[in-house]
Parts: sequence; structure tokens; C-alpha cells
Amino acid sequence: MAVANQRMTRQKKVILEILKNTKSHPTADWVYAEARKVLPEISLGTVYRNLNTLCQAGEILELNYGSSFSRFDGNPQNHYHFVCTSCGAVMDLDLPVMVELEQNLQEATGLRVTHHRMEFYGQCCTCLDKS
Amino acid sequence: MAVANQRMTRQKKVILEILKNTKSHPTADWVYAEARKVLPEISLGTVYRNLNTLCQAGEILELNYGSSFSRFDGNPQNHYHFVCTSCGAVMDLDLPVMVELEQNLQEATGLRVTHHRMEFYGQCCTCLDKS
DNA sequence: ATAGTACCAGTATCTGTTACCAGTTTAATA
DNA sequence: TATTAAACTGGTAACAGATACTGGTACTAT
Repeated sequence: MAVANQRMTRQKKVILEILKNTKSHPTADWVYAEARKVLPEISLGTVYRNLNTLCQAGEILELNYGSSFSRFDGNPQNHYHFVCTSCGAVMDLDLPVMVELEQNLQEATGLRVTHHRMEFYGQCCTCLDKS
Repeated sequence: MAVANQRMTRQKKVILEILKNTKSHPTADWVYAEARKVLPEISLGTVYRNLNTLCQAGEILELNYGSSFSRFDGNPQNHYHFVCTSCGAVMDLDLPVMVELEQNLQEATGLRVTHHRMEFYGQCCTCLDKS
């Protein structure tokens, strides 16, 4: 299942642990800053490279909706997100994932449907309090 | 309703018509190429500027999931999309939009939910035939 | 040991998009 | 219709996030 010929380097391990240990949905830059606390010599290119290979290996998710840069999620299982359009925060939602929609769509259209995504937009509680 | 102090220039009108008259979900570059057929002097910056103002005015939609660049949709009403992960094509889906999810989520969480998006991913019929 | 290759840090480059500026066009008013 | 203020324009430079390249290092299997 996993992509062959992949090594678990110190750098990759650190990046993966950072993502698994945060509930935020960090940007590559944030991961880079965190990784440098552990491995001060790590380069930004390495962070991007490993984020991509981890995505391809299905160990993390890339979230790239609505802004010019990606965020990453250490939880590779499909789940829905809420995006605050005021502060940009991204949070997980505790909603059941409607996998049956994929099957229905596939049968109705003849497309091959592999996955789907859903995000909700609005203002988070913090931003609502401020206004 | 409309954003104040907005002028309907020739450029904006052409861009809007291009988007209304296509079922594809074009990129800014494609819109630029089409617009130049009508207005050879139009600049890429103007295309981007007007795409943004049209989005803010609610006349078009920006679709920016899953790739490094945005696509635009001349139909501003919320609807769901299918994205082919092989060829990048984007197509509209004829599924009912589940607005009730927004209300449910808002009541369950205290968030203010303004809208939501859903995309399905997989292979389109053309790409399935090829493989 | 040796070869082969996945990986690294550092840096240059790429790409989609935005900002700037001086001149033009639009639309509201007289 | 003429005037006018400000929104808009084309052209270009700058920007940011991401990727490609380079020369060198560290695994891994023979």
C-alpha cells in the first residue's frame, strides 16, 4: 500500500510528528518553523518535499481551499472542515462523512469517484465575540 | 445589494460574458486569451482585477480547490463540482445543495455558517476510456 | 568495500497573482 | 452637452508559495 522506496529520515519523522501533535491545520511555513526548533539545519525545500511525499503516501492531508497557500492535516481520514473567513482559522468538524454520496454519484454518472471534500465557511466563535 | 461605486467597463462586460457563455470552468489565463480575441489590448492584470471584483459582487464564483491556480464559474449559485484528477477537468454536478447542513451545523456549534462547498474527485469518462 | 540511490541543505528559479503608476474612461451632475 | 471626480486601464515590476537544481551525505543491498 505505502509507496515503495521511501525512507523514514529524521526530517520526515519530525515533520510527521509535528503534524500528528497539533490540532491546528498548519501551513508549510509553520511546520518549517517548528521543525527548525528540533532540527535547526532543516531547509524549507525539505519540508515541502516531505509534505508532498507524506501526502502521496496517504499519511497526511493537504488542504488547499480558498487561499493561495496550503494547509496540512495530520489526520489522513476524510473529515469535514470549517474555515473562518475572518481570521482564516481551520477547524475539524465532527460530522459523519457521507461516503454514500460517492457511490450514488458514480452510479448516476458513470464517473469513477474516489473521494470528496466539504468545507463550511463563516465566522468562528472568537471572531463573532470580537464584532 | 451590488457593491457601490462600481463601473461597468467594456473589459468587465467582456469578461463577464465569456464566463456566462462557457460551461467549462476556465482559468484566468484562458479568460485572458478569450478576452484578447475581443479586446486585443486588455491586460492580464485587468482580467485578474475584474475577476476579483466580480467575485466580490457575487456575479461569479472562484473555484480554488486542489490546484495551485483558481478556476472561475459564471454561475454564482452554489452547486457542487466534480474534478478529474487525471486531466484536471471540472464539471458541474446536478445534485441538490444541502443547505440544511449549514443550519444544523450553526445550531450545533455556535459558529456562524454562511456557505459551504463540496467537490468530488476521481476520473472523468474521457480519462476512463483512455486507460 | 562498493555501488546505487534516496535524501539532504542551500539556493536559484518558476508560476500564479497582486501592487504600482501615469494616463484614460466612465457616469453623475450641472 | 460639458464638466469633473474617481474608478478604471495597460504595462510592468514585485510578490509569495512552491519547485527544481546542485553537489554532497547517508542509507541499503550486494
